[in-house]
Amino acid sequence: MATIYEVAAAAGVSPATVSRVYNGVPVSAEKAELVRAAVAELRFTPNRTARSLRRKNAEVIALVIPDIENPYFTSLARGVEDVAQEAGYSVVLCNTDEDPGKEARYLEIAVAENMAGVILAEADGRADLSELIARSRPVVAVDRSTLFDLDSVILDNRAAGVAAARTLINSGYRRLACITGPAEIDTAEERAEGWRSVVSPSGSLERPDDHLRYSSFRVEGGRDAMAELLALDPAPDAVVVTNNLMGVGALQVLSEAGRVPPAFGVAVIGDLPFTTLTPNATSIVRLPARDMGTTAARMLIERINGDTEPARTVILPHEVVAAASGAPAL
Amino acid sequence: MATIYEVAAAAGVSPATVSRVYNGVPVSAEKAELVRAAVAELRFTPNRTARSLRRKNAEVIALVIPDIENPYFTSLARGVEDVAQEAGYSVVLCNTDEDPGKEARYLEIAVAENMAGVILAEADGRADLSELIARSRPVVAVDRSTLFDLDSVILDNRAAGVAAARTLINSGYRRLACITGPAEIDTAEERAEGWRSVVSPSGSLERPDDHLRYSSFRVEGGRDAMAELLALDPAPDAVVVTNNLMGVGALQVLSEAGRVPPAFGVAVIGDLPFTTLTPNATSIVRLPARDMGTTAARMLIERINGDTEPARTVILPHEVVAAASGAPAL
DNA sequence: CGGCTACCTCGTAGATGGTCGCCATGCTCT
DNA sequence: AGAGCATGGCGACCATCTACGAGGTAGCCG
Repeated sequence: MATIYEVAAAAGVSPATVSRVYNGVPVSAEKAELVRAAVAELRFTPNRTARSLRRKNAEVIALVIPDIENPYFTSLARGVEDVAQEAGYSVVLCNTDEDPGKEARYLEIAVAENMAGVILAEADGRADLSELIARSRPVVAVDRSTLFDLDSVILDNRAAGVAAARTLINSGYRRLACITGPAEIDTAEERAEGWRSVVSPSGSLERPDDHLRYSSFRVEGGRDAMAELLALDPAPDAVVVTNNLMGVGALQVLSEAGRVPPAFGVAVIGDLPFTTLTPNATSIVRLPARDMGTTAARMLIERINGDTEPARTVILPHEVVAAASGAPAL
Repeated sequence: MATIYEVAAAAGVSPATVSRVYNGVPVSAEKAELVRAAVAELRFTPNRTARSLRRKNAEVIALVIPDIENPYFTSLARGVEDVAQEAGYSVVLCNTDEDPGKEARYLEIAVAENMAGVILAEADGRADLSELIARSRPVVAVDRSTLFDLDSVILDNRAAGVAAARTLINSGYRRLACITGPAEIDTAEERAEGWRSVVSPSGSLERPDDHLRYSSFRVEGGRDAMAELLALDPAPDAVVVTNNLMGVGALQVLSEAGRVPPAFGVAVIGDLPFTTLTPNATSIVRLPARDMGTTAARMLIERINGDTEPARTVILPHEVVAAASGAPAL
């Protein structure tokens, strides 16, 4: 690749002038034109590595998420990518697999590469962001909040849990179980707490937590938990599932057991990806995954551009899509 | 962040020695220990930007895919990420949305950032890779082949089309339609060609191409095409769908029309993501998405490490999962 | 109308943080 | 004692940005 020196020589100006043309520093129209011509001739593109080194700031943002195979995070990533690309940033995708070790390694790389900022959906709620903060690299938390005082884009998880449980109650189900994610993950706990708050006062279950299962946020997790719940006595007649993939697993098991909705009530928090079931018998609490991505990316870019307001928290709304049909008559 | 100079000063050695410790160049145990102590003390991490500038080689690979929301590419990305991470590379995710303009921009960035290599699932089969090749940046084509002579990891698309059609014939269906992607995309054309080769000689359809629909590789595309096919006269009794998302769309429309498999035969090329249908009435030609990612990443890393063998093409096998039940009696 | 100041443009040169080629030193082995 | 090797320091180099200052022009004031 041609360098800025070659362009300068070809245009008969100094390298500094070429640089100025690229950085919006005033240059006489005449010289700017010379530079543009030379750039076109030599097919010059500035070397981003050298630029980052000098500027101490790469035009790259890191997106750190726990599971790239979950369509929820995939939509979120899509949102981030759209906004970032628009603003001239590239996105480095960091899949942590819910592993704090991998997460820490990626955060270190973000520092070592002088990345402009980080959008983080934390694995375990204990990430050490002090290095990033010490170098004033902006970080925006998304989906899950952190120990640090950061801009965050989150959901009202408790309310989502309440909404999911309520829609089942409204459909006439009475003994609601719940399948949620690992207890260490706040979102899992909060959504379950929403379910509990609906189920407890109604008194339809004596000890609600007997009908609560913690599992992994994956299809297998939903399957395992659902199988256990079906074996209970007294058996539940409906279930709140706090994550999309678990929801798929639960529906698979129910279907194998011949108890598809509405025979068994199901409310899932998070969109069921690519459903082929059409008579919509399961209730969905839709989460604005893509919006979360675009919002987080926009906030991050504002910070990168020097915004120093105190940390903001944006809570995006969910949307309840109730099942078309209710519980079978008792 | 501390620099290599500060570490050198703290350890009482030269910066070059510190560098050597990081690069596996022999250093006396004594000095190495001094360096390690200073590194720990100052919490030093080498600046990757500076390193890339000097080395003309960033420890980053670009993964350029047309649709990050398609679970097929998501699995592929996962495979790439796993191998890359293992080898110390980060992955920059570039979502082109099947847009050659976006793709070109990303490839330019890969050059400008001195990325170590590119894994490319091309949007339109006309990408200009000459700049990358001129700088001997390795490129591996994945899923789709390119105009250039590159390492590729692909599928036998024609065979997949044949397999999908055969499984329907074996189940007793006779009038097989086909839904495929945009005609410009080779994979779409090749898979349809497989279907055509099965359908034509059997003569069950007079003009097979009347039952062929080109559409977009998305859920909507599958829906639109399926709706059209259902309206045909004579109507098909089964359909080969050449992509997972289109398969979902087709199944949705069939389900709305009350013609779920096996009432209407469906064979899909590509795994149906997160199905909740259990009695598996649709045939699937499973594609090794993740393996494609790991294979491509491994090939790329070999090239980065200086392998100069002639370009290789790896064709990964698909796997046919036939539907459990056949066509209804005629 | 002349001179001083202010401003605008542009070039020079140093800085950015590592890496690596070259060379000097000192030790070992023959 | 001489050859050869292991070790480590010096300084050039990577490609760009930017502080500083030089030079020129214009405007204002006396």
